[in-house]
Amino acid sequence: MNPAGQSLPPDLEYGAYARDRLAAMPPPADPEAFSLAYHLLQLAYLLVTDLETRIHRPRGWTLPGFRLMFKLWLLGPTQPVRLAEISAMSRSAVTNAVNTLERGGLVERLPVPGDGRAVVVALTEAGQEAVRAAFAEQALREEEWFAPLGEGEREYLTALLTRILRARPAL
Amino acid sequence: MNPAGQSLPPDLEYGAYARDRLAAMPPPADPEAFSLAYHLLQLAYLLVTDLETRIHRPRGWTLPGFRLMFKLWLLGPTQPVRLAEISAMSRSAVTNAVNTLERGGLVERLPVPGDGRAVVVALTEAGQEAVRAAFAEQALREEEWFAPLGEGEREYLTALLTRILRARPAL
DNA sequence: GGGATATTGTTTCGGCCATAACAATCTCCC
DNA sequence: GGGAGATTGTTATGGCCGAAACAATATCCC
Repeated sequence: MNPAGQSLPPDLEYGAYARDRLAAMPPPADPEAFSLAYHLLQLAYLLVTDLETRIHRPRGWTLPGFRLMFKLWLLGPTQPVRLAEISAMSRSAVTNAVNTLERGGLVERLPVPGDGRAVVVALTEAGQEAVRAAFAEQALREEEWFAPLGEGEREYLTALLTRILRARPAL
Repeated sequence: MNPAGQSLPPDLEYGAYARDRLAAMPPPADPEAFSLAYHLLQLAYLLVTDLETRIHRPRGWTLPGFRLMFKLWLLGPTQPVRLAEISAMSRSAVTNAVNTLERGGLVERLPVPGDGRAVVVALTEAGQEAVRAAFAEQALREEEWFAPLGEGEREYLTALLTRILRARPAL
């Protein structure tokens, strides 16, 4: 039990304790920035883990694989370099993810006529069906996660996150 | 350039496009929930990558390693099972992380007198110095990330994230 | 045209993480 | 006491990810 008499999960209990400890330290310790970063990363981690274990792993796939296929579903056949740039991740990570999906028959690599270096990644028929099936489940689960917030609160939360992302520090 | 005349990073450009596409789909497609989940995960990923590459990798460490050492710094010698529970991660992940840190001489495993199964993980002298040095840098970098928000906005953002975490779905 | 430079995708390597299976140890309860 | 069951930590195995190095190809520019 915490001072308010409510029992907290261990991660939030620790978060509150760490914040209190930091509040007693001199700068540059910043309890507010720590608490924000901690809860942001913890929520992202729990959400990723939950979607992965509840929805994608039982079907034999992964969340990163689904996210890549979802992009292909919206964008159509796309070059790995473009996927890497959209996802802000490395080209080698895209190569690896595409390899895994290709082994499962969900995507295929197609040559690009005008450029001997390039390929495009495209969903197969099986991949399209896979995205459709997982998409509906994931949307419902995301709604469950965010249900504790009212509609206006969800929109404001998104706006705050977006503002940070737009002003992201360089490098 | 997006319709407002502002140039957006590719990941936000995609996020806005995906949201528009979902808005034209029938339920259970939920453009609001998608947008919230997308921006949350994207921000967490960029923040993690930034802290890792700017602060911890140049010192020869990793962000997960630092986070574990930071917990030991606040909590003192702690059992792996407790670390796993606080971090909401698996015991094997803790074992692996402790192995890496132990190879670097940053932590050590100590036996627990009353229990032949258990060990506690403790910071070495080098580990304590490592945490102190990286902690100051990380606090400053986190402030840079969150600077686009005013103090009240940062606190409200933390409160919204905490509310979701407290009400997290079961399983 | 042709060489210097840039881009694209891949490979290798190492760290992170989960799941499942396992050995050692402890606890409960008759 | 002693055996069933729980707990603790570890070890595979496999996917994800970045950094660096590499080969193939394209582009720039004289």
